[in-house]
Amino acid sequence: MPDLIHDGDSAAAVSSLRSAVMLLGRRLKHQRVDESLSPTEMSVLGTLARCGSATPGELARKEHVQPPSMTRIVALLEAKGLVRLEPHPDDRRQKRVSQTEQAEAMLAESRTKRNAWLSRLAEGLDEDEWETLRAAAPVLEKLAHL
Amino acid sequence: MPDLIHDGDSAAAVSSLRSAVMLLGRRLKHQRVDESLSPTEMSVLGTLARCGSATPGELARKEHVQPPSMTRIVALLEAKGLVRLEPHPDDRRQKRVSQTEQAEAMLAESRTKRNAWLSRLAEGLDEDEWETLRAAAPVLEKLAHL
DNA sequence: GGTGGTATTTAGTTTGGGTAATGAGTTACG
DNA sequence: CGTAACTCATTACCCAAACTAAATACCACC
Repeated sequence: MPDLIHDGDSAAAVSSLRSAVMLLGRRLKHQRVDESLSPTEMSVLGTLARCGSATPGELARKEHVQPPSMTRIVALLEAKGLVRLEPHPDDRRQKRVSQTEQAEAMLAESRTKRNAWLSRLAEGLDEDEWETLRAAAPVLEKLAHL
Repeated sequence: MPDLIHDGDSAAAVSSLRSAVMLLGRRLKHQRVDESLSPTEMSVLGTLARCGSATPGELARKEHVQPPSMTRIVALLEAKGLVRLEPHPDDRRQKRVSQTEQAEAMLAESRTKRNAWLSRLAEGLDEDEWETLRAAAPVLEKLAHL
């Protein structure tokens, strides 16, 4: 690969990207759909929705969080009835985490509310800008998981 | 404005955007260029670099942080010699915050290091994907500040 | 069967933000 | 004028969500 990001424009883009991501993240933290669920808890539910089920360790790696943090998060989600823990079939060290029906319903509701919030925010963007952002969303997601 | 984000594709984009922003934010937190500077401190320096100087209150609004938090951040930056505090010419309640030459030098260095990190990450993207992201950066920034 | 490595958890700490209450300074209005 | 209401910054205290280090339980291989 050539020097993708070593020209001036791209250096500016990197700075811009970094500060925008941090700022938006801070603001999203306050825009919880369910007051009792932290952003990372939400993210874990989303991951489970995509992947079906996973072990705590796998979730920690996917969310780029340390294993002890994931233990706590999973415990909280279980206490709220959003997640089910079963023993791993092959390895008794591990556990299998999967989402409950309740979680699925909550995710659907939360999506609606998130859309409302971002929609209000997006009213400040014109059609082209939103289109740009929409195209970038999957790329950003890929980047975040690399 | 029409229903910009109420079709299916855009709903997916919103979800994608939200989780990507949160995840990337978490990862960026660990990729500090200067171990002793928090992400928000970096962000404040960036704002000052763009705006010249501002009062603590203005900075708090721009970073979407509460005033007491900004007081603490500014104090830390001053202790590190990255920021200068002067009395406000017209209003003795306020203060005027501006960055020092030292801060400017540090920002330049930090940009280099950030580029290196994001460059490694961006090796997993192809040219088109990076181009998409580069186009989206200013839009994302605008969105974050709305 | 012992030994080294892995998954999870427990315990304790750090960090980065928040809220409430205070003090100093300014503005508006009687 | 002068006082009441408001604003800016700060101080004091608190909380949430991550982290590291160490303990526990388990697997795998020699």
